[in-house]
Amino acid sequence: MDDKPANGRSGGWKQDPAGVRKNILAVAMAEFAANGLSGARIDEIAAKTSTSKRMIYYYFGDKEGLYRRVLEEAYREVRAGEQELELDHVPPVEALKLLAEFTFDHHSRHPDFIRLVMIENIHHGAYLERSELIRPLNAGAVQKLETICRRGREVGVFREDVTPLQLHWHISAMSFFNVSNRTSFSHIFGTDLFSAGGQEALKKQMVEMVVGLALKPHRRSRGSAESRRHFRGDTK
Amino acid sequence: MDDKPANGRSGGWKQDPAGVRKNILAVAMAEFAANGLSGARIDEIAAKTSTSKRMIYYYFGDKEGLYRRVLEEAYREVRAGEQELELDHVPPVEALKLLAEFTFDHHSRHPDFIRLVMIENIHHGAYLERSELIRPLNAGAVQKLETICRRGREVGVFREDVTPLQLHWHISAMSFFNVSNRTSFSHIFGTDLFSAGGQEALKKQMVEMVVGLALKPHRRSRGSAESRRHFRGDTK
DNA sequence: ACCACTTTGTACAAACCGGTTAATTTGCTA
DNA sequence: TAGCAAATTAACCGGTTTGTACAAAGTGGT
Repeated sequence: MDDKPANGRSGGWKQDPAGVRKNILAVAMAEFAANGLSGARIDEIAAKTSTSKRMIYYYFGDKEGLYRRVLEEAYREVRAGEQELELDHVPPVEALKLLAEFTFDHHSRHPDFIRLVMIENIHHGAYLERSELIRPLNAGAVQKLETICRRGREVGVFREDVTPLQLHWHISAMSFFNVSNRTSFSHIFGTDLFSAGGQEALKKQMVEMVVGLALKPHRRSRGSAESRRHFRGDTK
Repeated sequence: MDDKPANGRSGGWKQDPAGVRKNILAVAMAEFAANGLSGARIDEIAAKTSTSKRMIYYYFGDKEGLYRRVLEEAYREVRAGEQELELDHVPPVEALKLLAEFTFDHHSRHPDFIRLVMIENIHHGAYLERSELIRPLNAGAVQKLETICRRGREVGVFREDVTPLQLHWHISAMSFFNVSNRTSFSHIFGTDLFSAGGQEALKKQMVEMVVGLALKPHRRSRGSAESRRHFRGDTK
C-alpha cells in the first residue's frame, strides 16, 4: 500500500544497548522518585532520555517492569555504599555511634532512594515483595548492630532489654524522617533544622539518644526524684 | 427531539449540602490516602459516595480542589484531637512524657493522615503550599512544647541547648516513621515490633530517649570513661 | 408563589497515556 | 557481501479518565 516508506531521516546512530539501558534507568529513577509510580509518565521519561519510548518497552517490558528494575537498582547502589563501613575493630559504643552517624548521613545523601521507599510504603510494598534483592540489604544493617550489641553486652555496658532490631528502628526512624518529611516540615517550621548547623545538631542529638538508650542506666549521684523515675521507665 | 424527558425517577430526596460534602470528603480521603493523588480515580470516589460524580465537581471544582480540601480536612481533624491534650497542670517532665506518648498513639490511630502527609512530601508539598490553613495548625503542636520547655528550664531540669522544635522533630520522626514505614519494615524484619507488646516497648523507649535528651545531663557516679564521653557528645 | 440553591442522570468530548505496529538501520559473521 | 538478529525510530491505537453539556426537577426559605 505504501509505496513511499517515508522513514525517519536516515541519520546515523550507534548501537549501545548497555548505555541505553543505563540512561533509561537513571532517568526513570529520578522520575519515579519525583512523581511516584502512577504519577510518573512514560512519555515524560522517554522525553528525558536520549532515546525513545519504544526502547523502554523493548528493554523493560512495561511500566511496572521498569519500576521494579529501578527499585532494585536503587537498593543495589545504596547497599554498595553501606558495605564500606567497617566497625569490627572499634569498641562497641564507638561503633554504635559511628553506625548511627553513618546512617544519618547516608540517607541524607540518597534522597531519591528514600523517596522510592516512601512510594513503596504507599503502595503497601506490593513490588518489594517480588524482589528478593531487598531483604538482605536491610538485614545487613541489623547484622552489624547485632555484632555491636553482643560485644557491648560482653563488656557489660549495654542493656540486655534493648534489641538490635529496636535500635535499628530508632536510628532508621530519625535518619529516614529527616529526609522523607523535609518538605512539609520546612514549609511549616522553616528551614533552620536543615541548615548545615541544624543538621549537625540533629545528628548529634540522635546519636546521643540512641547511645543513651543502648547503654546501661547508671545510678545518678544527684538529680530530682522525678527525673530519675522517668529514666527507669516505670510509670504505673 | 425528545418528547419524553425521561428524567430520573421523581423519588423524594432531602437537601443536605453539608452532609453530601462531608460524605464526599470522607470517601475521597480514604481513596487519596490509599492510592495517592494521581492513583485515585474520580469515578471510583464517586461510586463509593452516596451521591454522584456530578456533585463532586459541583462542590469541589476539580480533582485538585478536592484533594486540597481533603488535605485541609485531614489536618484539621488530627489537630483537633491534639488540642484535647491538657498539660498545663502537669509538671514539665511528666508533660513532655505525656505529649510524646500521645503523639505516638495519635499517629498510630490516624494512618490515613500519615499517608496523606507522605503523599504530600512526594509531591514536594505543592498543595500544602497553597493552603494557609495548615501552617497555623502545626504551629500549635510546637507551642505546647515551647510551654513545656520554658517551664522545665525555669525549674532547672531541662537543658538550654535543646529547642522545642528539635524535640518536636524527634518525637514526630519516631511516631511518624512507626506508621509510615510499617509495611516495608515488617516485610523485611517480621511483625514483632508491631505486636501490642512490641509497640508498647518502642513507645516506652522513644519516650525515654526524648526525655533523656531534654533533661540536663547528670554527673554519673560510676560508669566507663568511654560511655561518659559519648554522653557529652564531644567526638573530635 | 417565587427563586436560588441543590440534586439527579446521562451522554459525551477531549485529553491523556500505556502500549503496539511496522519499517529501517546497524553491525556481526559466515 | 549477503544474510540476519539485535537495536532503533516514528507513527499510531484504543482504553481510560477527567471534566462538561444538557436537561430536568425537587427543596426550602421568604
